Amino acid sequence: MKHFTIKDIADKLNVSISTVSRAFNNKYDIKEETKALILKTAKDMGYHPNPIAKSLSKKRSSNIGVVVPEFINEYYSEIVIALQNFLISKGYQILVMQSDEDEEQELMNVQTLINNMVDGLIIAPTIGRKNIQYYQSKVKEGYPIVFLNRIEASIPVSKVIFNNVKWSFFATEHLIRQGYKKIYHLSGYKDLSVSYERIQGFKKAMKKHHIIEDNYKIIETGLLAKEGMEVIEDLIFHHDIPDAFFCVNDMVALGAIKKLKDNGYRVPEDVAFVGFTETRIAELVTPQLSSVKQPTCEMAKKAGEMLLNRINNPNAETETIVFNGEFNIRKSSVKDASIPPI
Amino acid sequence: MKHFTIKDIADKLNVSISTVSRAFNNKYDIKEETKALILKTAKDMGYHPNPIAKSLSKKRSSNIGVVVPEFINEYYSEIVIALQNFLISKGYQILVMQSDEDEEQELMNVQTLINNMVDGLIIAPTIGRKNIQYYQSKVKEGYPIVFLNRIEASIPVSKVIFNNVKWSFFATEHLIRQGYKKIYHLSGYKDLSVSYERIQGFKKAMKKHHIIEDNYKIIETGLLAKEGMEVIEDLIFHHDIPDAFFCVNDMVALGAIKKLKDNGYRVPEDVAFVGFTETRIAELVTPQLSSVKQPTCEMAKKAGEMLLNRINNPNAETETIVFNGEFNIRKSSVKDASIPPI
DNA sequence: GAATTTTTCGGAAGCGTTTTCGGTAATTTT
DNA sequence: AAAATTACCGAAAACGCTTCCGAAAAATTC
Repeated sequence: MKHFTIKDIADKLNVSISTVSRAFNNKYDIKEETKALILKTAKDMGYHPNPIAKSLSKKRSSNIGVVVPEFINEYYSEIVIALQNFLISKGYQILVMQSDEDEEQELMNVQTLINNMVDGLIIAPTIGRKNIQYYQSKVKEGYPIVFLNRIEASIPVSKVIFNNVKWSFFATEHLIRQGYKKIYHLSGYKDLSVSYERIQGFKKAMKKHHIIEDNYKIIETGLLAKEGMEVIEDLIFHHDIPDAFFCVNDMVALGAIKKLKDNGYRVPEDVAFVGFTETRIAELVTPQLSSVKQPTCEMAKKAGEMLLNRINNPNAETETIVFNGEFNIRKSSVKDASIPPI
Repeated sequence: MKHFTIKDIADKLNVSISTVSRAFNNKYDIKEETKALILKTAKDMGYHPNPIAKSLSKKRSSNIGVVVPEFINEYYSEIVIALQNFLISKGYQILVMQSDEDEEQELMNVQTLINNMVDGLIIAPTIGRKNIQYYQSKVKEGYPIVFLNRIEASIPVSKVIFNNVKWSFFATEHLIRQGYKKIYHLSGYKDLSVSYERIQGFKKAMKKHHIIEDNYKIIETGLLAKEGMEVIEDLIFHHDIPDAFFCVNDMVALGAIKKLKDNGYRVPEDVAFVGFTETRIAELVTPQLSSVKQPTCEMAKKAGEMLLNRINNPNAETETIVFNGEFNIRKSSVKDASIPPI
């Protein structure tokens, strides 16, 4: 069983290759019967068009490039799955690459994808000097790009983001209302847009409730459980354990919780916790973890829609869509069930 | 800044395109100086070769197709990351698709990838009637394929698998040695090769220790926490809770544990647990979850190596490599610390 | 029934590479 | 110094498809 080409079909039916091509791209200038005949024999022969040749000729690939920082943390897995489902339904394939939180790697990924003629890019960027410039030049050339979740304000592309300030504020305020006096925020990388925004929300809540700087702290961490653990080790060493932690994500929270438990602290009796970007395990652990849930799939789908819109309509205005989520309050942050949570 | 081609360089330097091509593919029949000159001006112009055109011409793409059932469950995320790291270092890109445990979807994925001229495929298959035939025909044509983790014995390709029987046996025997009398196995889908093998290991341990059929059960489940929870609901309803559970993976275990805790059971005092395919959260939850750890990255890398070997050496013998792991015993399965665990 | 329009199709160029073949020019051999 | 190699390079075909242009055939108009 060899690989057939358009020419094999043409030869077999004594038509030209242009006619065969027309049959597949249902053009108007072909007789219905010949089209049907061609399609049928092609199917019988087991012919599949060669997307590579098609890409070369059409100068577009029907592929969408997706660049995420990682997909070990559930969140981007969900993003990728949702993107894939949506874009396949629209006739696109996605090529996924991960930058590993490294801007140079990200730049290479994007270049590889562009060289492979992806028709557009959806990126959750790890921003740095070099790639800002690169993105700006690509956008100026008219390359369709959408930023998802993380953004860089100076780049004029459509963006899909979560309202981090607002929900971070809610989560923090919840802890304050529960009566926790000393609250620390494990913030993730400070130069990440999502971390920055969550810090803003955190500070806003502190300000509103007139909590003085002695009674809160913002501690930069990574995004992994390990890094939550390391912070706690450090805090224990300095005898500096607050009443509650608000964490940049669930994994950091879980790491921190584990380390505290190992050292005899009880959660939430001694120390309360709130996570963010809720994962499936939030309700599986003990105590169940309060967390802010993001509409991950909807955000991904929206990003896909915006990109396709941009591809089909090159001079559409860029827009920024801000999603809201929900705050799921669970045992890890509830001191007294009689207090209204928010 | 437009997109330059090989021809632009040729024109600029007054050489032919063949010479430029030779410069990039460092062929022998080109003068060192002209080669250097071409490479330099190409770099200055910001030229990138077009991989699509290259693929069409060379009839190979330097892309490897990867098909996994899902990557929401950490395991395949790790696989994908490890494959990507390895294959990129060897000059390949990977195209990842997920079959969602659906054999038809998987077939479509594989066909899409083959049409896109991937040079080879690494598959963790969801086996069914249709795709067995398809794989067999592709293998017969000489298409390079490696099966990873899951396999179908009847298809003559190289395979990388984990020794599920052995480590399932160890895990089960550990529970028996700890003195648990009634042990249930939540097995995953029975027609999955990994589940089948783990069931074999489980039964082997039962047999060795002369545990009669009344005192164990094999219950088919899915692979998600939700499905672990459902099983427990059912068992509680029938007042049929054993002393210990051995689960097909950590998520099923965590789901089951949660449901039991919700119903007042203590883990491990009332019911003990062992998971499989250890995830990062195994040591973050309370109680920490005993689990069998697989050398995921090594397995992925090996699969990559075998595939490249097969690509570069078409008539190499197929081989099957069986990996071993480690059994990490934690609180969730330890009744009495004085008993030797295994 | 001739003129015009419409339908349908083939030829050929083009997409950006690689690669074969052949031909100079330079070098080595005698 | 003529002959034989060797080093280097250009022309052109090929990869499998799309698309433009023009032409033949069919249908329509007058």
